[in-house]
Amino acid sequence: MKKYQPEVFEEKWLDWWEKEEVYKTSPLASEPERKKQYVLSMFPYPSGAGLHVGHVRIYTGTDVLARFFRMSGNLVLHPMGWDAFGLPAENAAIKAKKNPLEMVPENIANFKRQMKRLGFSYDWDKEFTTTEPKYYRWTQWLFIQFFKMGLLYKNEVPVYYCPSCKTGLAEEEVLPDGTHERCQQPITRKTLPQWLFRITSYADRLLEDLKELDWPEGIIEMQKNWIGKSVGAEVNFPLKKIPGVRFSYKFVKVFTTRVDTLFGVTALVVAPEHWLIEDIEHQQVKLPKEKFAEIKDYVEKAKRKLDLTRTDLEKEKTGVDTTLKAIHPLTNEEIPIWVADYVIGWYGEGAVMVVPAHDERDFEFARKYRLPIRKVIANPEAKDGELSQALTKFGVLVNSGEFSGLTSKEAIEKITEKLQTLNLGRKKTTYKLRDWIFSRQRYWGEPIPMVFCQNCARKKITYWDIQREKKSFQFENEELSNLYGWFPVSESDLPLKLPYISSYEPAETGESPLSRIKEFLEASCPNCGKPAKRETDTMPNWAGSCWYFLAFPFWSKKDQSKSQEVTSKEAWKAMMNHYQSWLPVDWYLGGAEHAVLHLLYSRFWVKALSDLGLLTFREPFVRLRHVGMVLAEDHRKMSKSFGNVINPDDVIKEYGADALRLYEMFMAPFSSEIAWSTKALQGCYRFLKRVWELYNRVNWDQVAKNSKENLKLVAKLNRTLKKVTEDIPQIKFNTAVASMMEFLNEYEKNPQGLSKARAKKFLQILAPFAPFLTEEIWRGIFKEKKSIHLSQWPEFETVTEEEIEIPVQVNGKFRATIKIHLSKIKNLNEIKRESLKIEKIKRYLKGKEYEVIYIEGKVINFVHQ
RNA sequence: GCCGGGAUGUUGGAAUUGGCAGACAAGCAGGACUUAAAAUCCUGUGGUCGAAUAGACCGUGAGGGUUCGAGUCCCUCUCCCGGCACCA
Repeated sequence: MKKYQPEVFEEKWLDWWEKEEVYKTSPLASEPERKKQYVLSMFPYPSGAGLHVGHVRIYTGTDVLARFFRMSGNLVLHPMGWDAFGLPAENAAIKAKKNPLEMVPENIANFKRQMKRLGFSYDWDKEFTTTEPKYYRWTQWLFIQFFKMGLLYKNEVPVYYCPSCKTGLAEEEVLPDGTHERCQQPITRKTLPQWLFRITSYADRLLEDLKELDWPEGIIEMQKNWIGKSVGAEVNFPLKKIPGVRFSYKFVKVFTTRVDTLFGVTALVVAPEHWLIEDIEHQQVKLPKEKFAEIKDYVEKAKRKLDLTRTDLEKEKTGVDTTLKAIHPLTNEEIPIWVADYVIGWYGEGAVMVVPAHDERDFEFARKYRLPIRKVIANPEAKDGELSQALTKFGVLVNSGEFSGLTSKEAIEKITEKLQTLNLGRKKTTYKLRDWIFSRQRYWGEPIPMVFCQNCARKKITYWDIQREKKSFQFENEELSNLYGWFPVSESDLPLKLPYISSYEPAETGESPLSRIKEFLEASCPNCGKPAKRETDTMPNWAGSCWYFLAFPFWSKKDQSKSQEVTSKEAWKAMMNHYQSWLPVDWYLGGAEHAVLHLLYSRFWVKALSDLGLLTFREPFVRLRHVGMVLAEDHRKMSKSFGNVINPDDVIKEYGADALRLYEMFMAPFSSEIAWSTKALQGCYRFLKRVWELYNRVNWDQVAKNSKENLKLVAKLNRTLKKVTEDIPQIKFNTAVASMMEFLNEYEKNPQGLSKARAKKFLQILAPFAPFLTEEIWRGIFKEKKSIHLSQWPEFETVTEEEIEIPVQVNGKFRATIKIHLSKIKNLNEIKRESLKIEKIKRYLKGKEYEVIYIEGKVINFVHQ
């Protein structure tokens, strides 16, 4: 008999499948009666290291789904592409002293070779890389559409900067101790103009639409928290006038969710970034020398801290009294104003009211600096006298003037109303979500297709002054003035190609290296035609991954006309008219590390595109499922430095691709983190080997003549068919595999027990997991002409078994089972009689009175005192 | 601290969603084959008491509760993993 040697036949089938175009995407329009399934895994960044066994897990998961749906008569879109722009690629290239333009294709080639070898059923005609101009011309075009609708603006934003390397840095290049990871020198911040996306305008819809998604609970929760909606009130505290001083603003605004505690305010705290502090720094407000120095010193220190350091290492609250005062809007009392770095400039109004009696943090702060603590909420649990901790619960107001006696809930409404009539406050909603910085001062990204004209800027001309298009969003004054003279590159000039340059390390000024390329920099103004400068910032890694799932439906390497030759609204609409019915993505599988950013950004783009009339749906991913991480055998992360990395190539060489695939599906529930085990992999290999040997051993001509099948085995087969059919769309791959193993254990005991037709059914359900072995038997032994992967998924026959077993309990404890004919399942007397025939049960019930509880077909329970 | 997920034999895990806990796999032990080893096959394998494949009791992180019946539901607590973190 032939031995199971996967290396002998696996590669052969790869060629056949390619030649026969087994995994080609069917045109959707041709068969409107068939359901579509768009099956997608988060596409990889192709690093030099090649595929990780963790990649194999997720891609096998989508592959099993895709194969299952394909065999079940659905039209399947199952593509793969490469997310190759971004910092990791650039840094890897710097290290290897290569240009990423050369390095990326090498990495892709290796990834692709490994994926093909694993038998993933991608339609490779749909492959693209985010770094090809043919792709990123659309990324740039989308940027321009978003700009035109007013979704982008420019603002000064601090970036991390390494004074020693003279380069701008990404947050991930900064170590937790505030030093640069490459040179270990301390970093600072530098303020540079950046493009920002107005994602906050979509906060409510991003929150609201979470309801319609079939996503893991945890992810939905994390997105909610990230958006962080909170409803409360804005309160204006007028500044106490100082003769001869003009403050930049009349009020210190604070945001609070507990306006009911307003009468308990004993101080205000502003962030070091607050405008009031700037007033002090610019000496608009004269303070005594020592006080000025103290504040300046405190603020300087805070600014130098990273957000990380400021929050992580500063457990003890610190602050400085500015000696300035504000006026309480309702009591007219004077309230001291402090500065403290626990208040963050970008959340709320960058200032808070301190209510020590009813907020834990404020309580701590007040104790340290001996601020008065004033109780304004009565709480039945709290005794009178000095508070030992803050009372944060809702209650009834006391010491609150006309509002005393109201409940917190009523008071929040009444006090807000009162403030509103006084023009000193209003109802307000804030979000944790911030606008999204979309500029990178880096080489390896899509060039931002914008041009700046000094001449037009001087004349205060914006894009909307010269175009009829209306913007959908209102700009604040400063935001608009920052856009004077900025115009998008003409759409017909796209792609704006990233130039090949030999030295692409970040520039000394913190600017992008593109700023040094004269030919790139120089442009003419789309409005007045005078010399202008190109934007030299590039887009972040997210840009390509925010819409790649929209591109797969229309993408074709062979037929380039599908993705159109020009970038224009008409071209986009033409593509979408044809291919949009593939969208949205039906099954999106990926790691939990993308729970927030990638998934939120993609949702945002889709909503904006839908508002622009460029898409007809509002959510990109109908179903999201998690894949758990694969750890090394020692339960640590796989890492070269630990020497515990498993290379898929080695595994395939020794056990074959089928065994690796099967093991990755069997190892644990798909979403669980799991440690690699070569021993357990060998178990899967043995299983496949036994399948091979069984199908080779049986004399199929003989079986065909033998009309008597083993009914028990047939029933077992049908149970297995059912189990696998139901488990796959529930992403319960591990139990699907287990049930097939169970079946094989039975089948081996009686290899003549199934007809050829039934034996083939088992092969078919195994096919998504082990595509090579099953194809080899399907065509080799059963002489089928067409691939097993294009065969029809087997229906299971409902076999109602004649007899069922019912557990018998006494006082809820399992004691025995009885067998009962299915026709008698409703007959309690019969079941009781059968149960009482058992010696053991008789013994337990001897001389006792009892009741009987019978749950039809499930259990009978005798209950006595 | 907050949010989310989890804790089941020696190990990974299963349990029809409230009805026979430990499927399937790994490991281990014993046996067969072999000069021997590997591979393969067979048998056993939660714990305690028992000669027992007789039977009994205990057993799903800990404690309590609901129920005829709890790994599954409720309350309290412990520990582990992931995310966020002075969020007003």
